Amino acid sequence: MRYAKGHLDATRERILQKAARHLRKQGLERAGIADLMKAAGLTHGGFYFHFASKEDLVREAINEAFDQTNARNERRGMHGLEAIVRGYLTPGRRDRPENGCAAAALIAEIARHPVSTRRAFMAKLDRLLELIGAHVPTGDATTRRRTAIGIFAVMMGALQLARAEPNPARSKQILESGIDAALTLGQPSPDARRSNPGDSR
Amino acid sequence: MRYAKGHLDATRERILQKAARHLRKQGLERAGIADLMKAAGLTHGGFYFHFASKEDLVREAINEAFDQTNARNERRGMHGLEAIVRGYLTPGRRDRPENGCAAAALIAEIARHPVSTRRAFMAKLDRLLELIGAHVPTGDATTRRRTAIGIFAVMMGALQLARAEPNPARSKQILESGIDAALTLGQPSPDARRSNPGDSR
DNA sequence: TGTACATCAGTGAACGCGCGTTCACTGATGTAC
DNA sequence: TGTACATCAGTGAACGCGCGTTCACTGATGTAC
Repeated sequence: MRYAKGHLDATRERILQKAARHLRKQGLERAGIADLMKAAGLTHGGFYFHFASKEDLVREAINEAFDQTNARNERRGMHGLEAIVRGYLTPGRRDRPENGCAAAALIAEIARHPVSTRRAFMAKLDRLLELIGAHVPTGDATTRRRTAIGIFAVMMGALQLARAEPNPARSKQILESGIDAALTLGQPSPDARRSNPGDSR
Repeated sequence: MRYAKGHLDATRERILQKAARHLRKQGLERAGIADLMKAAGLTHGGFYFHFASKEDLVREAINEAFDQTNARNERRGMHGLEAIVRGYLTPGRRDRPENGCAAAALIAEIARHPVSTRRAFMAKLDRLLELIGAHVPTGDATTRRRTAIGIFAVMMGALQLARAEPNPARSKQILESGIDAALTLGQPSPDARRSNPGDSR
């Protein structure tokens, strides 16, 4: 065969790495296949040698994007809820979505994609919720998951708001408010803080 | 003139009304001008008689979308933080984004639009934050705004997560967790709950 | 009251463009002899 | 060791399609006389 063994896999991996960044930056719709392939140093025609369709790539690139940020966090020794929250809501993460959370960048678009893509996305997100839940001090597994959802929702929502806000001072205020809110939710329940799971219908 | 006085304005208003719904449902990119005009009972050519560009329509339709949901809330007598939060995170709002919050549907896309559009968007969002802030029981204006940002971030984030989650039980759990978290943040600070505004840098 | 004309919101064909996808082809390499 | 051939990852022209935008035209009405 023409190329060294493992060349095919290596190329596919390179496309995924670049696509994972490109898709977060441009959005799923705006990011074109020709651009993605160019970023990987190839021409658009070869794309279908590696993926069945754009949807197929999207599904895989989402996994890759989550893995990239996880690896990044591990490398930086992000342990403990406060480190995770503060590391998530930084000006750097706000200004460079291509490095940041795939959910914050893509969730609204994902919701309009086929169920198979949404399932792949949610499977990865669940792992992130487990990670956050492991740092929630009180409650059984279900309560901790519910708290983790609340914490992640603030983090993601605040990051998106900070990205849309053109005023730098206000954008910074949003990041800080998000940090405060996430850490408040992560505190041990002061009294019996809304721990009645059935009250919201 | 051919048409009765006020016809022009009425048509423009009709296009905006339909566009405000269409854009939230499909996203800014996916929603095409031909579709929008068809929904208003017209053909695509007439579009530029009413708007300078698609970007121009987007800017105006965002305002319209916020106004629609505000009017809807007033009509239903949504007063008090709990009513707002519970009314925001319902299965109905999750399943019909065309009726729901423009921010939850469009914020990630908005962040990639020109500053003029982002400013128009944020101006409307600020009004919503003021409304939420008015229901926060404690703190000065700045603290209440920061709390309001946290509350809205959870609401928006949880709604987006619930939309992306294909599993109905889990989606419902996300809505409920969002409600709990938002109401927790809206409670009077139990002790001196993270009220040191300088701590997050 | 009746006719000619001006108005202008709306029509629909056409524009260039970029998209996702297909496919005949290329050309450097490994293999066969 | 040297030559002919098979392999197959990658190329780039071409496909149909829908997009945002333009523009010559339409035709029902209000106005002028």
